[in-house]
Amino acid sequence: MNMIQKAKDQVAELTKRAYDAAAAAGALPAGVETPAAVEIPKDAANGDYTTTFCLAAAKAMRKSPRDVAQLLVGHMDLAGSWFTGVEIAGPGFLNFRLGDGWYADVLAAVEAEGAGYGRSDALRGTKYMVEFVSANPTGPMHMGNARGGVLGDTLAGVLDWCGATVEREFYVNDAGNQIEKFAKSIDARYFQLIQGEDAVEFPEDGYHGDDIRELAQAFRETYGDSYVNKDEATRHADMARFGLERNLPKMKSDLERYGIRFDTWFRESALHESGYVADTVRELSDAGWTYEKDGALWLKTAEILREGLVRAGKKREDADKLDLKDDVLRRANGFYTYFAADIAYHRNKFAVRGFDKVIDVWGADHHGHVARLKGALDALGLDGANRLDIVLMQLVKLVRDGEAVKMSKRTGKAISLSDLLDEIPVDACRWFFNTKPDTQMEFDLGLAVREDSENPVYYVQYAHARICSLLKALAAEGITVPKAQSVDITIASSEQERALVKALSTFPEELRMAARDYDPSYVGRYLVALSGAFHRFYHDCRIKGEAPEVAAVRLKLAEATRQVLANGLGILGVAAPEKM
RNA sequence: GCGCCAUUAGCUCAGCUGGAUAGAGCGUCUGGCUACGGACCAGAAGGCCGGGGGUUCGAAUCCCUCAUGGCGUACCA
Repeated sequence: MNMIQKAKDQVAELTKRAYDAAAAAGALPAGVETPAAVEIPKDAANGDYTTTFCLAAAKAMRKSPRDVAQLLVGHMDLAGSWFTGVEIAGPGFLNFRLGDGWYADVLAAVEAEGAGYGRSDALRGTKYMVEFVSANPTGPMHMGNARGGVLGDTLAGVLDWCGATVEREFYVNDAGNQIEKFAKSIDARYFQLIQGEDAVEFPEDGYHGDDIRELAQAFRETYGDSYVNKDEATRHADMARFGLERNLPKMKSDLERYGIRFDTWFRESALHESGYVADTVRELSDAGWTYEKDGALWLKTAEILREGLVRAGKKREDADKLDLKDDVLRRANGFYTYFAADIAYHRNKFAVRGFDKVIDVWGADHHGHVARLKGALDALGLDGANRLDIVLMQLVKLVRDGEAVKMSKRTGKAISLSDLLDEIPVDACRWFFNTKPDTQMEFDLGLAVREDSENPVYYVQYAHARICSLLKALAAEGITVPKAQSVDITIASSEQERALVKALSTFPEELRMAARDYDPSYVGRYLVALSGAFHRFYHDCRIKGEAPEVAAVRLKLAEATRQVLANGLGILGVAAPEKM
């Protein structure tokens, strides 16, 4: 249960009723429709909940905010609510104070929902796809994939907790130009193995990494020198297939080690082979959105985007001023572009597989493609503007000992995901990358390795482990966690105890906001805050040796905290250890 | 040139879509268990919220403008 939303609703309702009563009594003018905005003050001294209604509505009522507040308090009836007090503060805030019943209800909710506490129905009935990582299968995954992996996986988890049906998908780019480069690179290394390094020139734009040499070596071990006499097309096709068959399982296992498992590995080649790309382009042509020029087939991207902007309310003359370009769908050589395949791919997500919402996690270097892809889907009548959301993630700048490390796959010097996991524990890694997507981040390898007890992830895990050992120690004495019903919350009246219950109460709300903003970093920040509240509580409020009823309610608090920490860490894919 | 994203404490970042004295962690300094785990807790110092305009009861938050940085602007993917 989302206790925050309910409490806010109550405050708004109480305020509304007080206003209606005051208006009915003639004390305030009737008919003012200002909604009562409810907030949680930063400082608990300003109440547990507050509304700015009086500030916002004062003008329409032709009274000072404080006078309005005075009248509302006079007509306020708190009976039946969680609140036991209301007071006027500052320029005209109405500050509400929660009673013991609310605190008891929070503990009861955590107990009743247990491992599911935090879940909601907010997105029930909506079918989501989160597509992420989708790294080129031509080489190892890099730091950007490490970040994108955490963001996508955690975001999918957050949506799931909010009640959505969620599928995780990896788009395998096993077609097109880069696969051709991949094949050429293996081919060149293969011939170098047989005829010597100097006898064969390596393609300028090929992949220079050692992984390509290893693939060529493996290919030779499997097929010997027999491919020397085969034609180029056969060699390339077979080598690309061979390379992918070895790379993809490796990617899969690296990702699993990272705690990520995809529901679907969707192959781009399937879209080409089935004719779906051609069919999609034909759809666009039939609708009049394409034209031929210089032997290529173009999409009228500029026109589509202008129309979209005008529909969204932009002035026609301003839209006309924008510097927009059309895009090629089918090249003069007859091959479809990546863009054409991408349109087909996203059409498939909506039209064939029936997702209501699709979220793509992309590197920020692809931001230029967002508008045109959405526009193309709009042109297909699939409402890309509203159903496709792109989460842009700023690239990770990799640094080692203060010096920038290049991430290019082609230099062969990039730090791969598996290298990273060799150096840094998965928990720390997943925690570290769970940041707001649109901030640029610097990853200092030297620093990350040194991060042990200073890392916030250990602060959170420590809180969990601490509670586990406490429970164990008490269990050894025959003391078990009591039922929420049987503890007396009024005893737990210290600032630390109240703050801890409040922290427990906000978990569902944090998840709701994370889903709303597509920003799973809420979860990590929340867990740090909850852990802090627990450590402060634990430091000041002893359990062992206290009077039985005091120990009981505190023990209940500790156990509820453990549950919520475990739930949150689970969403992040970080372990909740019983001891460290 | 045009476009997207950023700019908050020495460093890494929050700031609940406009609210009360701008908050955490790290780092620095000072304290705290004969105690259920000291991987913890308490306190201090540290800020023209990049600059300048505007909108209103009220702006770190919204609008305009400038500056700085990152990234785009392919018949590449």
